[in-house]
Amino acid sequence: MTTDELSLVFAALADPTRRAILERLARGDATVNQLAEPFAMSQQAVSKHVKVLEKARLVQRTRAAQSRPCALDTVRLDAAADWIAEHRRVWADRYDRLDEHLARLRAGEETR
Amino acid sequence: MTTDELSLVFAALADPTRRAILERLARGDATVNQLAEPFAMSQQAVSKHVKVLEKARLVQRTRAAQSRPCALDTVRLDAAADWIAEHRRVWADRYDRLDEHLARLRAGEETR
DNA sequence: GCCGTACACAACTAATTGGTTGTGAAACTT
DNA sequence: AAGTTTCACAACCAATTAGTTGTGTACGGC
Repeated sequence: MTTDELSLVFAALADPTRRAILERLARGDATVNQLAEPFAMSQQAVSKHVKVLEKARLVQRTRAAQSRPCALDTVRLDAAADWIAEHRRVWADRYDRLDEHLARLRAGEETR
Repeated sequence: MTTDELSLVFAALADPTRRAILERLARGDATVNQLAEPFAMSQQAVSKHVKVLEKARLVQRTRAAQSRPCALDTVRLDAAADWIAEHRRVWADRYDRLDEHLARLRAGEETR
């Protein structure tokens, strides 16, 4: 995944309405109107949010008669979690090395 | 962590410059000027990015003479990863249930 | 063929974001 | 005491975002 794509994913996740939409979709596919129902917001506004999620490839849409149901796509969600985990790991390594260093220092003191 | 705090974290992660800053900090603490060095951007612009990261509580700052070194704070990073993992889990459960359902259907067909 | 449902496009507005330059303050160096 | 380094505040600007209303279109039911 490119840097830009990752930015799109995090930006999409940065809005409470969009996260609520994803939570709803995690429980099952839904149409835009179904998604809009719980929000004090126009159908068009929700449609825009869905489009943001679509561009970030967090949701996929299909055709079913006049409705276009939304479905969660977790591939990018995993990639975002991976980015965090990866950099979390580097950070952890750094402190592991610090621990080793301190351990070596302590060992040195003991044999002095 | 509140919804607003989570939004701040994801919004902070949505910028490539800020992610690069976090990557740099994962390898060790740094001052604003050190962070600014690789970027074609003013020191003030980087200072603003750091402030965004600070508000999201992804970095902590300390005092050391006239410099104010930045350090990574991974607590919120973990929380963000947890949010993704949690909703990833709900989605996975849904498909596990679907699998079970399909398995039951298949079993029914076999005994018919 | 006409009506309702489900949705999206366009135009507008207000607020936010990401950058700039200019400046000033705090703390160390000499 | 004067100069340097490190950093942040303020004012400004352009672009983007998050919402609105109004309108149009595609599809299925009657």
